[in-house]
Amino acid sequence: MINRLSSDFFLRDVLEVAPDLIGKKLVRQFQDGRIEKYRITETEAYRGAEDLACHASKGRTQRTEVMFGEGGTVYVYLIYGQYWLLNLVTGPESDASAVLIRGIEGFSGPGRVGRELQLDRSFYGESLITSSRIWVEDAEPVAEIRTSKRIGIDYAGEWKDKLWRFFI
DNA sequence: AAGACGATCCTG
DNA sequence: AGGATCGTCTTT
Repeated sequence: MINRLSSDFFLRDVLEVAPDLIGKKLVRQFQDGRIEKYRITETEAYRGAEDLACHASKGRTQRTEVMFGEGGTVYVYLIYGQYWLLNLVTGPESDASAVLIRGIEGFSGPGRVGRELQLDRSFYGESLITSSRIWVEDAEPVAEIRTSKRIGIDYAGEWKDKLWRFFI
């Protein structure tokens, strides 16, 4: 039975969505029609324009635009010239928050996730609600979710110490 | 038009 | 510890 998460799931505070995504199935249909379902094992919350670790804190630009829109879409960006990182936009319009998918079962690290899923710039703004190539399906909740500080954002002042990384 | 740098990963 | 590699944003 198909149980794709609907927009209600994403239209909540990123601090609720990020831990709730742990254990859910990230589904990808590749160009050859092959469908793979990956259990999400690690996420990070980036919470709006005030969060100095969130790209949206740099303002509304062509790059960050999608985060300012309604939740339920994909925000991808290229880092270090090589890795497409996958983020799921959350919250209502103008709440510029998103969840970074840092790990899926068998693939640890956001760069590896993007490589496995064969992401590219064409995924920018893709709807998780209607897309036929990427979406999220419900799954059994995970009993124990661990937290820690977010990775690689030491520049973010007081925001760097928030325990907004969630993992199994 | 040019320069700095990043929510990373791999190699040595 | 350092290099790869390029889009985005800032500064000229």
